[in-house]
Amino acid sequence: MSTTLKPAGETRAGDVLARMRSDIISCALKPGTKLRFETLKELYEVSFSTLREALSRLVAEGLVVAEGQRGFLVAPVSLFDLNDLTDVRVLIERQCIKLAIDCGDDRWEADIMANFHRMDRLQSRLGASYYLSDEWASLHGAFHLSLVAACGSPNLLEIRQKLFERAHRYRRMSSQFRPQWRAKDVEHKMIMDRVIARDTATAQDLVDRHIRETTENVIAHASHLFAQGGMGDSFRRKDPVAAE
Amino acid sequence: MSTTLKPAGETRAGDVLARMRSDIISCALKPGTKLRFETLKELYEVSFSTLREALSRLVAEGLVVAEGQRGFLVAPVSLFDLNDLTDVRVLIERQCIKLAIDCGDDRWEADIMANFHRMDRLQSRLGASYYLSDEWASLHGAFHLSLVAACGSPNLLEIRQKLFERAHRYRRMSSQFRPQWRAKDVEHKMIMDRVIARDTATAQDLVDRHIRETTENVIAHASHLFAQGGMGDSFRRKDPVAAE
DNA sequence: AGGTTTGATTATTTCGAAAATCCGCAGTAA
DNA sequence: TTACTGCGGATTTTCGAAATAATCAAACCT
Repeated sequence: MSTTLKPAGETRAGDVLARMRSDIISCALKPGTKLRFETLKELYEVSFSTLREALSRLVAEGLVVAEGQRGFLVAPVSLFDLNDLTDVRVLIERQCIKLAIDCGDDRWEADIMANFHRMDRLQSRLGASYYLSDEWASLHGAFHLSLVAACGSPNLLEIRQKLFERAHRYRRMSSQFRPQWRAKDVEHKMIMDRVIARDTATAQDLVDRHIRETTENVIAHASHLFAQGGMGDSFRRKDPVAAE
Repeated sequence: MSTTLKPAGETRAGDVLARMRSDIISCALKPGTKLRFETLKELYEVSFSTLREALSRLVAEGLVVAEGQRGFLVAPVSLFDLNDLTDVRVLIERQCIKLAIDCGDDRWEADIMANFHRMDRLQSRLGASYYLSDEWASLHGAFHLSLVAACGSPNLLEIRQKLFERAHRYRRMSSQFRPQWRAKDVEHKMIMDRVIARDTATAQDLVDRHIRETTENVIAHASHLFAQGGMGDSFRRKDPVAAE
């Protein structure tokens, strides 16, 4: 579940929000699950109103959906959504990379290397199953964020972050079935190198491939868990690649 | 069919949310204003919890900001935010246009023309001050949406819609000072023509210019209302144009 | 006087009960 | 059988009071 740290200055609602988000992303709360208030009240030890506030915010983040006057649901997963999400992520991430390379300074470069190192060290320490660790996921997120943190666009970064978290839920779904993932650490190092070398085009292409290959991996190993309903699973855009 | 299957079942919170959003976008609630619960409770005739839920959702939409345990604020406006918003909108809108042109069918084309006609007729009826009308703003929004509705990406459309609404607030700020706007109706017609002719590159460039010129107009006539604080107003990205 | 603590006041956040709504099911009629 | 209607229990949504935190100013110490 989630850690119940209560650092002073954090509202109760904010704390519940963070814990629920974490539980949804980690699939402790499974996609499509009906979220009953009585259950949640017991699980998170808060009252109706506080829950409702947290749920409302999660709706806006796309991790929960509101069903009219019939309560809330953990946002379902689907092949269509995963493909769409991936395409949008690629568009956003390419732009972030470009801007960061244009605007980044020395401190930005140092930050990237520091974050890579942290992630890399933990990876070695944990061995083959690093990808199951919440801590590694956190460092992995921090590394990818550090690559684009200097892009200078708060709006782009906020959109990116929300998409990243939703994608993380899909990654998580496949990791439980795939004891040995492909060697992403090599990819991460290559991306870092090209970004710091200010080689925009190559860095963009590497990140693009990094994202798409992960998606393909998820589809290969976890798509049997996806919802069948809604817009057809087999639908695929003609040209899913971002314009440029 | 799948038109609007939302007959009567609207929650109170949803209603308040819509009204507050409208009031913020129309600047009836001015940017930077402290939102006191007692005031809002009286204004919208609902209780604490319901207000809190609406406010939480607006925070996620970027129209309201939460200040720790010190309540809520109407999101401030700034030159920096306007420029950033504009750049992100251009990136998203170009992609939407491209995808819509790739995927759109006959019904999509007909929809665009119907929406243009509605907007155009109201414009004629209202005369020179059409841009002050909420109804025109609504039809204008519907027209722009219809241009990209066929893009096939729910995620992209949702992001686009939120950005559009935030930008509308800025447009609104300048319209009160500018009795005679430039002839946007001509631009709209040109955009529609190029989109329906499936001339992707030209359509993208026209929409790009449409957005950026509006922003420049706002800056020219309303930037004196913007907040001074935060990141410097004069900051401008080196190359604000989307990559491609 | 300058700066800090204390205490009263105001505003926000949380709670749990009360009202409104939905869902399933039985009963009735066509 | 099929469709419609009305009840009973379960669930969600709303409310306003109570708890908690921030603000401000007067009193206090140095």
